[in-house]
Amino acid sequence: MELDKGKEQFIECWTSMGSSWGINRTMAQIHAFLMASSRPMNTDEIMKGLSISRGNVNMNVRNLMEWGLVSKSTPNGGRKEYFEADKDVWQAARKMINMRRQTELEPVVGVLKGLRKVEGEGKEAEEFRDMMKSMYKLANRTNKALVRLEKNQDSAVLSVLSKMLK
Amino acid sequence: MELDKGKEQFIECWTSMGSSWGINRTMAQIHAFLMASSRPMNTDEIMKGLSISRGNVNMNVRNLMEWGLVSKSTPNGGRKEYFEADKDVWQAARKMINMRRQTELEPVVGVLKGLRKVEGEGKEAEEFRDMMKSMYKLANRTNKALVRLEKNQDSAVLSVLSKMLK
DNA sequence: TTCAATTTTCAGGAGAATTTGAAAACTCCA
DNA sequence: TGGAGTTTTCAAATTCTCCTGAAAATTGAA
Repeated sequence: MELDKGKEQFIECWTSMGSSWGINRTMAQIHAFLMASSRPMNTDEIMKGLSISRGNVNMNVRNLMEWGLVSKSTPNGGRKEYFEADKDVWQAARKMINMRRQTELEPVVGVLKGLRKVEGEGKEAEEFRDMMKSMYKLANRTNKALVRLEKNQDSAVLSVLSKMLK
Repeated sequence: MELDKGKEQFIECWTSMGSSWGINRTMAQIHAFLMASSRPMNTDEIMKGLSISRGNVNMNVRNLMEWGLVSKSTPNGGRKEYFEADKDVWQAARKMINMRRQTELEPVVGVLKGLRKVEGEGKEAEEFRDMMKSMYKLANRTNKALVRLEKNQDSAVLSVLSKMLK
């Protein structure tokens, strides 16, 4: 397969994965596009490359910067902004994991923590509390494991992990 | 907090988490509803409990069964079907992880594997191949780790994991 | 076989999320 | 300061996904 076809396939693949994980379609597209580019790209190049509007590029590129996956620069002292993806895949994965851990897992842990203590006497209440306890335990452990993962700079951590889980 | 309020909050929490992870809103709702119920529920009870239509219940309950998270029974020899969630939280988590690993991660691993070998000579092609190589490595390792996770019956695996990632 | 209870299907509707494009705002240089 | 180049905003349009509800199919009992 040729390079251009390869890039196209990569973008498509990354995009479809992103959308099934609740990540905005265009955001995934732009991220893949920048990951696959060998140099920083400006807004017009992204618009042309992916056939999307200026407003759309602007909004999603800003999101990607918030996630820390993309950075902006203005070479030649000009005003034109160029965008570049962090090419360290492991680093990028860690950022995505951490972003979602914070916004989505952590609040759940908090809610479950409270729900373990719900009032009531009978078998039904007892069972509910038990369920909340085991959910809390799982969510909390997962959260902690992901925090550790985030702090760890070494990508070898995954191979360690897979050895442990034999 | 009282039991009923607690169940409500749990359903809401589970639902919102589900939807940010690309899981159908109603599917998450029904799953939470059944997790929080102390006995199997029939279609009418689910409809009433969550204020959703019959068709919607039917479709999503079948999905949940496909995922292996919910099972059906017909007590009293009648035709009426009752649905019940698997109450083992760890088991349920493993099923969800595995389902998505198969349908979403595995195909990506395959694509990346091929893209490592994209044709072309210059620096650009070289860089692209390198990127695909490291992505493949990460995706493949993650996939393998998740397979091991799925095979492991013991929920203690997460505490092991968190000790490892110190 | 017939009938009533129940489940399943699916076309159309509703609502949510995304995208566009043009106007407004901003910024730097001459 | 004026103006061209560039970014940002946002209301409206579009697209997508999900849900409804009634009709059709299925099932078990009599």
